[in-house]
Amino acid sequence: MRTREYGQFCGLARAAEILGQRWAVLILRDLLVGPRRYSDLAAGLPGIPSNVLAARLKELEQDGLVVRQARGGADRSIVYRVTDRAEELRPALDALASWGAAGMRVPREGEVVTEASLVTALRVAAAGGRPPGARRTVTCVVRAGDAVAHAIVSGTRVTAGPGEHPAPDLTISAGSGPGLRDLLAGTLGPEAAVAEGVIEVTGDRSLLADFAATFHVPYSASLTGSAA
Amino acid sequence: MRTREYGQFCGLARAAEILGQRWAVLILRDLLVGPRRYSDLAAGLPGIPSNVLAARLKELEQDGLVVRQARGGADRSIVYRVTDRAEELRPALDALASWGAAGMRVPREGEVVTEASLVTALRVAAAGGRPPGARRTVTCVVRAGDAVAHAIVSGTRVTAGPGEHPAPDLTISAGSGPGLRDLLAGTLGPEAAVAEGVIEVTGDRSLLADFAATFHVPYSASLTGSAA
DNA sequence: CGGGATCCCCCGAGATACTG
DNA sequence: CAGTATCTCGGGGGATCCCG
Repeated sequence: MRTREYGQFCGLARAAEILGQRWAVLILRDLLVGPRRYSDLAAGLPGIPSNVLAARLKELEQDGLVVRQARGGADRSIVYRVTDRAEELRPALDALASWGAAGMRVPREGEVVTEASLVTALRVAAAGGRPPGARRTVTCVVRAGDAVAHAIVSGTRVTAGPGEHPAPDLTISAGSGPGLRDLLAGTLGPEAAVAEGVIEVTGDRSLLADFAATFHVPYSASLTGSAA
Repeated sequence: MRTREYGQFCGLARAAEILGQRWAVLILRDLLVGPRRYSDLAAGLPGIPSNVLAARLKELEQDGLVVRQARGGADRSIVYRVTDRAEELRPALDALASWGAAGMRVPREGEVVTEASLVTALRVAAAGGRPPGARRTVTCVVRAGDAVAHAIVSGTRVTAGPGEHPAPDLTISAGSGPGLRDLLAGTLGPEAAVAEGVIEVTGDRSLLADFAATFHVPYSASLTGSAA
């Protein structure tokens, strides 16, 4: 069999043939946040070799998950965009992200938080928290490490996006450490997190408790000390 | 960064570091059906190099997803078993399997159906079909290629397991082709499937329509001809 | 015979440089 | 900006061997 194939007529094997390629899921994660140029992807995936990025994009295009299209107008750059078929993958990737996050307590040496990972984390966390029932729309900006993302809580809907929001009601700034992760897990209460200085809050502080209730990613119940 | 790591403090990246390893998800798929010996795994994963299987099992054990334990008594062989942490992965793998199956119409040259893949397919298909409401327990044996699996429909619950069932109410035999896949997708009706000879049915034939309604894995709506 | 370990080959990932 | 070209090297693929 060709080395990336498994020789089994099995949905999971077919998925693994595509997503098991190195960097493939992270490329899709980034593109599921929104269309990106080649250099945007390279910047959002620190450490990816350029030839690997080029090869993966070509493969994902052949697999029908990504399309490349020239942007019209004066800007002649090329953007990569996910297809509907890749959109169908979002629930599965979110489930994977949720599982992985449940086994993740502390960043390893040198690990960073990227913009796309933060957006994905917020989206997954919104699915794991108590459904909001805000009377008015609340916007929130979250910073972790160098990454910035925002969330918009409107009624019962939560959307997460990259970058700043022009007029956030609440801004949460966490360092590169596990502060935000502990907050989302609920092992560190909102007040304690602020008191210990692991997160910094500006804006309407009274919204912080709501935030911690709306966004939730628990730690795995079956975690021993070894599986950091 | 070590070559299997991604250097990102991100749940999806952590998951990809484990599941992106070659053969890892198929090993877990097989073990999620039930405990297996080394040689059982090797037999159920045609083409896996022995060194890779040994290395993966060691890694999965270190990652806390697999435990190896000696079977007591006269049988001194070793069985591999999934941990609770790996059980938590089941929904995500099922979502991946469902997505992969949606893009899978026809077996490629030389592709086989294994027992574990058939069991997994039935479990995923049960989640995608109409919830059953059988008054009595119905058991069904399904054969595809060389693989045999069975399903037990009891009230609103469906369980899938490997191998035969002592007294099935219904037995469906499909060849190595896409016959069973088309039946599950609904593109081939039960009567047509029998009439065209792509599946063979023994037992209570009147249960076949119920089977096709209870087990369902649709084709992706966004599929073009290229993405077989 | 089950459960691996070892060896060799080679593909593909990683890193960097370079070009249309 | 958006990739190719080139090189090195670790890890996978395949076969064989070994040990209890």
